[in-house]
Amino acid sequence: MRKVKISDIASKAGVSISAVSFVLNGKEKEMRISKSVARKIRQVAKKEGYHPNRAAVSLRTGESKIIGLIVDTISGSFFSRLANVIETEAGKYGYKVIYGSTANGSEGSEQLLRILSQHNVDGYLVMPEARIESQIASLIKRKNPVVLIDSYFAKLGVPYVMVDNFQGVADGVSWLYEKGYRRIGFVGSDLDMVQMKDRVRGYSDTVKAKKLKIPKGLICETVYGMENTMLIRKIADYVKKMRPDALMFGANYLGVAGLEALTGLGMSVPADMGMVCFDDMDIFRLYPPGITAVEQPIHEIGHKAVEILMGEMGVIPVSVKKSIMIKGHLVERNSFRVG
Amino acid sequence: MRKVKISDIASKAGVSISAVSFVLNGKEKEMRISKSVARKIRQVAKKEGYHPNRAAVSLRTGESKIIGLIVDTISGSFFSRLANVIETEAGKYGYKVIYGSTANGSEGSEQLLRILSQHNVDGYLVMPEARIESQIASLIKRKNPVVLIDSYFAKLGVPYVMVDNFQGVADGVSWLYEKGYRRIGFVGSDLDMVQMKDRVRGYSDTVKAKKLKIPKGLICETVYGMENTMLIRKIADYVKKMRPDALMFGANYLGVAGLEALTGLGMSVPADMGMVCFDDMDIFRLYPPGITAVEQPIHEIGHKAVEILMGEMGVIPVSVKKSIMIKGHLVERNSFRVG
DNA sequence: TTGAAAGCGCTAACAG
DNA sequence: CTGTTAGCGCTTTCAA
Repeated sequence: MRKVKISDIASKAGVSISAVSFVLNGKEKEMRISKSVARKIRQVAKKEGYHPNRAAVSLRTGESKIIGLIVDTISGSFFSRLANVIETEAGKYGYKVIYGSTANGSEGSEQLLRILSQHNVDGYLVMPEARIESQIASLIKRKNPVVLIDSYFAKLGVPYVMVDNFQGVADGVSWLYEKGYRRIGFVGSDLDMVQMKDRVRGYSDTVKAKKLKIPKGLICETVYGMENTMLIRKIADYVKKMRPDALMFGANYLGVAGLEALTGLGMSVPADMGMVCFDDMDIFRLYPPGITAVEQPIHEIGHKAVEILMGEMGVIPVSVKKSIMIKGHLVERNSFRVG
Repeated sequence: MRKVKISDIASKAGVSISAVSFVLNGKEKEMRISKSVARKIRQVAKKEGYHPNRAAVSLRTGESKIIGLIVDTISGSFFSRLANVIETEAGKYGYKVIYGSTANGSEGSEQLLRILSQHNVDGYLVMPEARIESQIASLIKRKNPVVLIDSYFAKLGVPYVMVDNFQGVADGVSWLYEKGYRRIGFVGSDLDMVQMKDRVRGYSDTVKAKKLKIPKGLICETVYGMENTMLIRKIADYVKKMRPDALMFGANYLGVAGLEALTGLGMSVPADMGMVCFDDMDIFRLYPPGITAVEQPIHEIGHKAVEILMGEMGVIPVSVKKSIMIKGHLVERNSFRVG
């Protein structure tokens, strides 16, 4: 069962190669090929099971029908769920996704970008946990379509899709306030990254708006990539020292670590501590009696990111809004002390 | 900054195209190209930032340096962590991975395979939650390198890497037995799939070996792909009806659903029920006071799968063992009643 | 030791 | 309306 190529179809159908190419690419209108010939070609192609060799098309046209997905690590829950919807959404446009992570032992971002470019990827979807602003800049300079997910680089004007980090955290903190907490702490990481900055702002602005006077140290700053046990210890130390009555966590893995830290301290949620986490996870739903979290609209993020990228790539008409901010949704559970 | 190609290097270095190609592919020995010319070529190539156009190479050689990863859904925890190590491992051999899922709204497995073949993927890594035995068979017939992960098709003799499902469950059940449980139930799914069959056997053989007389109904059979609420209800009904004193779960999502079912019933682990789950998850570690689970050696699985595939693809010498079974590891926690 | 040249399968400009 | 043909960038045979 050899691979059937365009010339096979042409000879089987008794027409020229170009006729086949035009018909199969839906360009019969422009080239005014007769209806009957077109039908015949299509029929033969289907019968023979013809499918274009992408390498040849790619070589000829410079398009690969592949988009590159660049993440820090795909094993996080948010990332992997998102990767899944991106794969589905891209598939709707006939694109496959090839992915690469910039973290853990993989090649660096430079190398990664190079490899993707060797594969002629048509566009890039980037979730820059890592700091690759300069690489993105060079991508843009070479007119490569790029869409950023969950982050943005103010200077570059790259299209992006992100959740409203500010609002999400603000909602969480307000919820804790309404439940009666007055010494609400915040656990964040790498405060120089945009997303995190917005989350911190969501916290401090809300705290200010509620006229809570919070000592500076109530913000616990952790380092992204920190070893898990260190992270847990750091949070535990912070809790012991600052004695917040409730905690707003800036990322799901922080919430998980927080839970472990509290367990280690012999404390539990909500008996000893109120809690809300930005970004939902299974465990927050299951951990008795359920921990309130800000759910990220994964599906919408993936959908929009692919849509905008397709616009950038010229696959669909480009929409007016090249960057969008999507609201998260507060999923209320029982991580608060009653009464 | 145009893309630099092989002819650019050739002219810049004052040699022929073929000389460049040979040197850059490390074939200078065979073609006996002089040391000095070779050095010059390499130097120019590096300076100009030359990287081969993969589409051209692929068209010429039929190799793409891409492997296809086929999963049911990449959003599950086991899958996504595995995808991550596969990406890293494949990268070590200079391969990228392109992936596709066969579930949720994506194209069917047939279509997926077709698209991957259009992209000239050099080999396939398949985690067949879905039933695609016949498609795999046709892949094999066309001499495509394939390695199965976490499953195998007895008839086809396709190389596979999998965890020892039988032993893993047996260990879990034995652990429960040692903790004093005598009416141990099993929750599995789709009992006709190989992995699950082995897990069921791990359960029933152990139960038999311990001389427990267990009524038939103590095995709770669920359907893969069942809606989550239905799943939870099914487990809850089963627990109410059969009154097991401990539960062995055959997959992590079943364990999670089980936890929810128990919560719904007002029961908790370990006060009202002993529990072990096949395949570990964050939540089992965090759920107070910790649920014993059989951990799958993700890293080793991914490593071996890629290694075997590379052997099949002729990238490395093929090893003797084309299929391997890896032992899981029982992570003991406190999901048992003391005393 | 090196270079010329044939194609891999496809698209699209151009000539009938 | 339809067919011919020139490449896309690369590998590799064959001749020099």
